[in-house]
Amino acid sequence: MKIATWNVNSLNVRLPHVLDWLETNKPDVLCLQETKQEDHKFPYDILKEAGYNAIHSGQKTYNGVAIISPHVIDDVHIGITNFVDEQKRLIAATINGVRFICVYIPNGQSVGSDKYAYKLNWLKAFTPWLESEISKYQKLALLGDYNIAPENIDCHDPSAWIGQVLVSEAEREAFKALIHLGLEDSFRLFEKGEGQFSWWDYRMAGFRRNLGMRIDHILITPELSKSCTTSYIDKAPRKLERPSDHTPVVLEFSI
DNA sequence: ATGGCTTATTGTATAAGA
Repeated sequence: MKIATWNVNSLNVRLPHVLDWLETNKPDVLCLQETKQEDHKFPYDILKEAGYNAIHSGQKTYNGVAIISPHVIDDVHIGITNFVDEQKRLIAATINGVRFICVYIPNGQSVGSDKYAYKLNWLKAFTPWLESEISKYQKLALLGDYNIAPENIDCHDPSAWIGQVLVSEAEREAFKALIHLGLEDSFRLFEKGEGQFSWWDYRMAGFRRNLGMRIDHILITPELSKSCTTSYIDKAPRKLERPSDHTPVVLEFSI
């Protein structure tokens, strides 16, 4: 299977890029974040014509998550159980015997802000829910925009960012709590080096200068990690005209 | 130098992203 996660920053704007990417890469599962559209505007028909099923949980203007696959999509679940939230940030489903959870973890805006508190609260509610999911599904992948750079090598300038949002200690501890559930950061099974990013600021020629962050991740259970064959960040869509500020992160495994 | 760009909105400036 080839699986991927991509924050598209408006599916309405990025649909041509997504369709091109599907045709070129033929993934078994593609998780999207920040679709920024209500469910009735989601392009189910266009994706179907391209050979893909899809599920979506969206809202106007903000957030919105989707899972796209050429295979049958079963047992769809939306949101964190026992956590009341208007914001559409989580959708899960089973495909070919693997449980996929697609998340758009809150950005947090700045350390100490209300949005930062919401981010930590969201993660506090999410972690035990994820633990119960892992107990149900041996083969599970958590894909999404985590809005957390887990290590200093995941940030282009740690000295400038340390303590700031995306990099703060509390956020990194929350990320580690996910790892402590038994998950592995699949990208680091293969790529150990620095300068590997999934997001670059639109400003300051961030992409050209590689001033980025690795904040989009695919965490997997041991049952999946033992069959992983490769993982990589596909920078091609970030080079297109009117790109998303994020680019796809891809993982392949032999199941 | 806390901005620089991009998106969406009953817009013509504001909020949000990261």
